[in-house]
Amino acid sequence: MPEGPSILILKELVQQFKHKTVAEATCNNKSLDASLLVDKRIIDFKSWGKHFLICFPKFTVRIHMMMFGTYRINTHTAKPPRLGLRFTDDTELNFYACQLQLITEPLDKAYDWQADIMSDHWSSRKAIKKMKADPDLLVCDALMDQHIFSGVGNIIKNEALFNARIHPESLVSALPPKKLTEMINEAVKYSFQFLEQKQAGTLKKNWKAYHKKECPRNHVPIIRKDTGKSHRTSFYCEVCQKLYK
DNA sequence: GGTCTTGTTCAGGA
DNA sequence: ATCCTGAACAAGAC
Repeated sequence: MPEGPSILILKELVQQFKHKTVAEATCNNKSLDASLLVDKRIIDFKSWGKHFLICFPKFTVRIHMMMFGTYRINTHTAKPPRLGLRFTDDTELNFYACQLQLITEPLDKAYDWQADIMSDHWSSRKAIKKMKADPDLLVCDALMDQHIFSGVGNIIKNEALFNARIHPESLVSALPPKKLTEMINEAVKYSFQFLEQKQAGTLKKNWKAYHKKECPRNHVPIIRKDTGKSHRTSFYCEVCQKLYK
């Protein structure tokens, strides 16, 4: 479910609930007092990277799908939802296996919109500035850092690095400026391709490195390795993805 | 049926 | 204090 583009799809699908009033709310753990939502009206849905935000007049409910989160619209599963919302017209919206958090401060204070890679407010310049603050930063960790590239997950990381021909263990500080810009541009570009391909049901078949056996450019084996401080798996071609160090 | 994983936080040890 | 590791959580795909 996660990665930024999937949250944009969710946001699109729930537009039907905008301006509706919650008639009944349940939460199957202690992370949120669901009674706070009853009789409250949803004024908007927003997102920040992988965060999905349900905005009420005086607070926002933050939903993070983590690895396995799911949702059901106007239906439900056998298990009680982490967050279940029923509206006054008997429609329903249910979230499972997700992390909930109540945000009471203004959203502009809680979020740096310029860090959201798929937002209109995205700023490459600011991302570069953040990356330059750490001279030992590897590109694989930089792309996975939600404060720098909010919305990027392991799939986007691997595909963007493949497209930019950059080895995941390259040092950000060793990349020529044009190459760093190229990496960022590929991350943004692939994020929007991810969105289109996911909607078309063609996401997996378009992967060039992620979970692939061989490089589509030269047919040498794709390397699979635990990389960086984040210890997330990278998939890359040793031949066409250059290691900058 | 076992393994893997589109993610993050936190406790505890070095 | 700081860095690092493993645990915890949770569920569908293969």
